[in-house]
Amino acid sequence: MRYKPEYKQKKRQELLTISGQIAKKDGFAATGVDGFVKAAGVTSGAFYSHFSSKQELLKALIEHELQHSFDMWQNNPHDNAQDWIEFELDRYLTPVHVQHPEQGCSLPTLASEVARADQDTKLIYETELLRGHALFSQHLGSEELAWAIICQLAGAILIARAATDPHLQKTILDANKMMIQQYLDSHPPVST
Amino acid sequence: MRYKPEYKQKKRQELLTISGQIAKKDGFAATGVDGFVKAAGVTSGAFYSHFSSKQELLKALIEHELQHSFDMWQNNPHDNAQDWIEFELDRYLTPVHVQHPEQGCSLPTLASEVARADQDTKLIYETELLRGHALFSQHLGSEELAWAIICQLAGAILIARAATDPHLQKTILDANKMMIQQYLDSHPPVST
DNA sequence: GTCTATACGCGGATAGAC
DNA sequence: GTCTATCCGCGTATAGAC
Repeated sequence: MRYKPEYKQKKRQELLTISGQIAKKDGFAATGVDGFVKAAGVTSGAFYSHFSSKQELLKALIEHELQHSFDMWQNNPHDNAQDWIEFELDRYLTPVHVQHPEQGCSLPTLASEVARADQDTKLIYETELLRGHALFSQHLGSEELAWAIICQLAGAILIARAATDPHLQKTILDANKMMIQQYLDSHPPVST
Repeated sequence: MRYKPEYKQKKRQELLTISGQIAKKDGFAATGVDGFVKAAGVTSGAFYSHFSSKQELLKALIEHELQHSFDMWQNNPHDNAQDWIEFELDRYLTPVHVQHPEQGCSLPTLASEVARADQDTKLIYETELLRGHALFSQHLGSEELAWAIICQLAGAILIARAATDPHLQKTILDANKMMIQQYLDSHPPVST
């Protein structure tokens, strides 16, 4: 055997990571299999030994990306509810996040592609999204507020990215941050 | 001349309307020119007499779609700020809107495509978005709040659409609506 | 397990008839 | 102004060598 047993698994992770960046930047549907594999330094033959189709890559991609987001949220160092959410707002609603989709959250970029995908893909998205929601709920003490903030964060990046003017992008980010902060000031969260 | 002078203009409007529905449902990049023109009952030859490229269609589409949204917001019958926004929330955050992207707002579906398009397209998006924002600002008495609510509305539809479970979709919509209403209760808008 | 080569259809866009 | 026919490149996916 010319390849070590763990090589394939390692290459799969590499494919997922790099494909994720490209899909978030250029769009999953708009990128060909060749675009994904060339960036990972392999060929289409290798691709189909990892994934039975391009569709299967999307499923794996969504799972991988959302798990990564979950890990980031979980690594938030703050315990206090106010500090916890403030940290997430500062991390998410930044010009860097607007300008570098390939390094950012998959929700603003890939949710619309998942919305057009098959049931299987949506189910994986749903499962991982619910894990993230549970984490937000736990810290915010409210399931409703958790959904609202998740949607607002993704929406802010989505809307800001389609604009060209960096000042306008910043205005949009700051407005969203301010609204959430004002809400939390008058409806203080009680983490559970 | 075998065609009446106003025929071309009428056909252009028809192309814009039908292409808009398809782009919102299946994605602009994912749909071929043939897909657009067949739905409008013409051929690719006719298409290129209206638009010099597929890119040009996207620009016209964004303008057309956002102008349509603007018209809807302007036709909101309420004067009072609270009633005005309540009407918009009820109209936007519905399961029907989640399940029928082809009839809905273009922001949740097309903003990610605009984000990947050229400067020209983004500028048109920006111009029309600012008109909508001005209208929201006028009614809400706050430019920041206007941005926050626009982003939250689009984000809620975006996130809900990628889920499969209709109950979960409804939960997400209701949570966003509730959060906005609670915000407005403690920070009453003063329309200008 | 991954490579090269290739099958085959659909992508955007153009030419010329009417 | 629109149609039919067509060019050509890129799309997904597969076959067979190594």
